[in-house]
Amino acid sequence: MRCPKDYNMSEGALQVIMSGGDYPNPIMQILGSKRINAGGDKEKIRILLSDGKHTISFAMLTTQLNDKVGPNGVQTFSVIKIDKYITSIINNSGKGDARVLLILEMSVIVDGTEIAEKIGTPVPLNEAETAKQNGSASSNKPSSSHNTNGTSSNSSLFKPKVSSMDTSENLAGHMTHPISSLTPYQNKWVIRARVSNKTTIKTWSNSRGEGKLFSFELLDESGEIRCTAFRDHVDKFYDYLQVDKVYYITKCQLKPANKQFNSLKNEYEMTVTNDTNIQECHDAEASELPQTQYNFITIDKIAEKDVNSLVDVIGVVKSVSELFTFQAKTTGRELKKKEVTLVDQSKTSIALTLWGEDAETFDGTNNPVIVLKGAKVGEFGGGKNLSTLVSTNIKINPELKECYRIRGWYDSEGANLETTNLSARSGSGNFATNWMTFKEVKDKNLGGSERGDYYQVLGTILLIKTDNIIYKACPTEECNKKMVDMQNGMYRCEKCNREFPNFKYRLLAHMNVGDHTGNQWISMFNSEVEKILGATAEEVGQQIEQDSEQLASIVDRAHFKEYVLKCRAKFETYNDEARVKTVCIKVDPVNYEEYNAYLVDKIQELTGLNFG
DNA sequence: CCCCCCCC
Repeated sequence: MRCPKDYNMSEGALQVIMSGGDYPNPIMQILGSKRINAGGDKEKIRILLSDGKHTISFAMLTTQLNDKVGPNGVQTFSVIKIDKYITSIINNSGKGDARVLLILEMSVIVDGTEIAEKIGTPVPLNEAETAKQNGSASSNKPSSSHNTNGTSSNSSLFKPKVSSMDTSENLAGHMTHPISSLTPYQNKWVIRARVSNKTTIKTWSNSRGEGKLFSFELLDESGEIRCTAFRDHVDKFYDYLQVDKVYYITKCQLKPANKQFNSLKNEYEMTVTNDTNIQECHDAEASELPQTQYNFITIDKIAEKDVNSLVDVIGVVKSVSELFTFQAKTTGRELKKKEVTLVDQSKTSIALTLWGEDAETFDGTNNPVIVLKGAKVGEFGGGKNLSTLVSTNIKINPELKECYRIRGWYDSEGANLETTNLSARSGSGNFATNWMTFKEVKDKNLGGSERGDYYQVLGTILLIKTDNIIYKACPTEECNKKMVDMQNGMYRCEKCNREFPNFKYRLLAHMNVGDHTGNQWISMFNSEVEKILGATAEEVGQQIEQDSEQLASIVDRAHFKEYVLKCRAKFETYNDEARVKTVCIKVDPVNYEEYNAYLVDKIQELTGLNFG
């Protein structure tokens, strides 16, 4: 027979733990597991656990560890080390209080398939004995790092329960439950939790009525949960609850979490009720409760995330836009936003949009680190971006090791590295556009629609204007605005309301393009002008700084070349006169195979003959 | 009981 000592099992540990004591990193054997439906869409796993001397059947795994046990996870008879646990007293549906062991972290020492039998001859830990020792454990205060519950060495814990809780009852010293043990089926609980996030107060009005609400997020060693307060409860608790403070909370209503709007690791969320009691916790151990838990992903990984998913991201602010104010198209409401570019060690950058008050108050000077929990992934023009929601937890330069790490990276090298911009509009002009001739564009009166009309034309560049083809632009990433030369070595960007000693060259060309039916004046922006000139804006800028006469010959290289130009035509009113303005949004070399196919179609259409 | 989260 296999002996507990051969496996270094912690004989007697269960007796200590189940009496409210502390036994660090005990080694135990799993004798069985059973999935039990705790409501919601997730099951809980109850396991039969042995320390070699005793067994208990009321050990549970946190739902995060579910995958670790069972047919494809940790096998029955495995010897495990319990790296982190807590115990909790639950009301066992009228049969009196029972203590359960909740395993938070574990590692496998020997796989069950190698052992394939029960080690030693453990006997069930006597429940009555345990209950008796619960009372006597009061003089033996367990370490709070292993027990959020039972720490209060207060024998009043074991007094009979009062049937209803008076809201003025002092919750301090009351036995507490881990957040991860909360279910809608058991409403006698007190949690001790840190408020990790709090939304602003929101009012709503719809067919079902109107009101106001705010929500907050609660965190303890076992997990996290979202809680929402409506109407009167907003007045009662909004100011009282402060982010990062710790509270005793009881009597909220639990319900399955709506995962579309809640990214917390909990299958439930809860609502403040008339019976809810919240009291600040001043215990010294409260400081040991964890701070906000993040599941950071690096910026490059956002590329693979679905639009509308929620992510935790940490990044250094590379640049910030001005504050934009505009009307929402659907609601007509006035919106304020600020666009921030974030970078991280994956050498990838992404645009982050801050809204409303967050946008107004954000100060991007000195490249602060932004830490986001629950930011929304968006998409625009083929690139990904991030946007904050009212529920997003935003922290600027928090005292966090990841924050110091990324700060160090940015200051030592990150600031000077080339980065890939995940928000780049790769899709600009990548959509299908109809072939047109300039005569068709004129005959069809293109340009009348709100968003403009798009077409592509096979055109030859006839004349590029050299005046104002290059300018000194604001060095801020998204700005690109032409700056005013202060004539003192500084340049001023009116849009950003800032002066810079540096600038970046940008190209903006006006040119006449012709096809066999006519010609059209168009404008073309930086990236596309670089393509037709075969030189970057920086190179062109450098060359004309040497010799401004060179501009004519640089531009001349592009003349009389044929391209496929994707254009947008839109009517604009200038000096009370409506005229069509055309912008070439993409220029590509001619794909003759494709163009010929179009011509064949066109000939068939004109002649009624079929060449197929 | 919200759950809209906006724009280019």
